[in-house]
Amino acid sequence: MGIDALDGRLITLLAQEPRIGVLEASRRLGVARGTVQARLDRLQAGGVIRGFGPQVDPAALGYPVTAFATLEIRQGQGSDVRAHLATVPEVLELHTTTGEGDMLCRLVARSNADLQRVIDRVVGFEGIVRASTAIVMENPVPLRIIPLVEQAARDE
Amino acid sequence: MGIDALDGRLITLLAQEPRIGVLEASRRLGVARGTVQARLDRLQAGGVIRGFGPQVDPAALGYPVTAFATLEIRQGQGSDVRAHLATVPEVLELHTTTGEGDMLCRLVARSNADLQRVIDRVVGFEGIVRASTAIVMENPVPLRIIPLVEQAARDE
DNA sequence: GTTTTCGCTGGACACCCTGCCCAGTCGACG
DNA sequence: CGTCGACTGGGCAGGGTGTCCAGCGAAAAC
Repeated sequence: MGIDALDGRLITLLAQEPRIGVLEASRRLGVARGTVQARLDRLQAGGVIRGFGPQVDPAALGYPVTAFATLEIRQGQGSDVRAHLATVPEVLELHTTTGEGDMLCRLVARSNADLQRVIDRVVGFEGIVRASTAIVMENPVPLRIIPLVEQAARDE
Repeated sequence: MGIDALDGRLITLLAQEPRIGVLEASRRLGVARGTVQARLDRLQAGGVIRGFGPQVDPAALGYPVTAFATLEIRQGQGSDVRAHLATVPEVLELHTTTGEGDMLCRLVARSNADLQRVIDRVVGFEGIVRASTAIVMENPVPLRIIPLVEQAARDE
């Protein structure tokens, strides 16, 4: 896809102040409204901006504990395990990876005690051979994208 | 905080169709517009909804490779390492964890070859003793929150 | 049992943003 | 030099937003 400096500024602006509309954004960026609209359409059509869904904080929902679990899967059971994990609400994301484990998933729980329940539910399944869990203590860099956007805009 | 069924439906609705406004949402949910506005204000004030920033896809930006790196840190160098990693745009998030490693970070890169450059930059720093990297192959469950929201709404 | 409180309803108002269109300009490219 | 693409600045109708308000019903407090 590729984005230019104006795209980068637009994305950054929207990330900082999502409530502003197209008109206000055009004023801030010093371009015509139609330009902002065209850029937004292009970014969304190109998949760079997937959407503007609400960003929900699991902690505020009562799930302050985050953990990452590395799973080792029995040969050929991958898709079963995927389907199983997809049914667990506390599994926020799941990746298949190279390296020591076969899968890596992000979990949340109501407490450390509750995490045990979640892990039992995750691991209590045929195809999972072994699981090792790392509990998150701090989150010095929360999920971010702006620095990468600026990098991508610089590289053109 | 705690959310009820209406909050849950509202969040789900906004996640599915972010473009609809307060008025349209109130029609879909079958409640008065003021109610939706009040709920939204409360959810945002309570931190449940952090915002409506654009969701940017790193792959579409030219960074299709994702990896997770487990870092082992030299005693007492934690904050230096944090500061260092915060300056690397390809580091999308960073957690300090219990377990084998001391930190876990999510990386993206332009290619497998480029990942080497990123890792070199990440690891090329005093306080990092050891790093082990897992490259993401598939992402069967992309970062999601709706199932958890529904769970939280059920539990009241 | 009454009274208070609180959240929801339905309606009102002015404001202005959105989606859409268009003609004109400018720079890059063939 | 002509064409194409992108940006500008403007206009238009429609409707959504922010913000009030009075009324109401249920749950909680007294």
